[in-house]
Amino acid sequence: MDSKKLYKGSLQTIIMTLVDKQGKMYGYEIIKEVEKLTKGNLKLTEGALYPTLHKLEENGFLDTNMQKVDGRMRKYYSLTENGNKETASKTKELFDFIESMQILVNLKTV
Amino acid sequence: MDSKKLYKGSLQTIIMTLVDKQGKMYGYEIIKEVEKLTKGNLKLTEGALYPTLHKLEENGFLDTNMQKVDGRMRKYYSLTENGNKETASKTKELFDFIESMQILVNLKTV
DNA sequence: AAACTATACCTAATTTTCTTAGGTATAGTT
DNA sequence: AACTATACCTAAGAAAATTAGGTATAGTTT
Repeated sequence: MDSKKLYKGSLQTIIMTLVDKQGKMYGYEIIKEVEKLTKGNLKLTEGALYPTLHKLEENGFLDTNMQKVDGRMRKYYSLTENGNKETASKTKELFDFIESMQILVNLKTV
Repeated sequence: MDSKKLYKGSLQTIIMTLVDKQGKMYGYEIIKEVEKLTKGNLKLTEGALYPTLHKLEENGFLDTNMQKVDGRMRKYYSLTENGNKETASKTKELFDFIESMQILVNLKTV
């Protein structure tokens, strides 16, 4: 049915690793980039993305910078120092989760 | 902080693939087996597990069978025919999710 | 010119899925 | 007698999505 399913809890990790790779990104760009990179497998919704970006900023992991481009405003996000640490931590957590899941579904033998 | 984090949405997949592999399992056994297989990385909570088992039964994916063993009742769950289909579907969904995440965190180049 | 599409931001109500924190009961160990 | 392990359960609350809106600019299509 819903093959575009996003495992809850993965959104913050997606955002932070992408911003880490690209240096700075704005919301709309993140949505398009995820869709492109995953060939449409993952589609972020704006209703999930924007509140999560605000939360990450509120928590001190992201900084913002407004810029007008082609007559439209863009809100660029970049990682703070704490954001860098958090990204490393979340990436590690994701690796462990993936490894665990692969063991459980018998893809990986211990 | 919480390295035992379980991505929301993954619990049904864990349950169904384990029951699929073992033929039949009871709740307490599932909790212990996940902890053992993942070396403590994933720890299911009873408050999440039991309601999910009930939901899977209600949805027609699991059948139950009560048995008394060593003076205590066990409620064994096994997959129904629809449960088999659903397990295949959920496993596929998990693979796609894992692949997408590996692309996003730059583990895998397209 | 009007309608539509893409870009770009946002929020509020609801739903799903957990965590936390209890509860009951039997069997075996300290 | 108290504790631990086994084995089931539920209810309140929190977290993190989905769904369904809203605003506005720029460019394209009818």
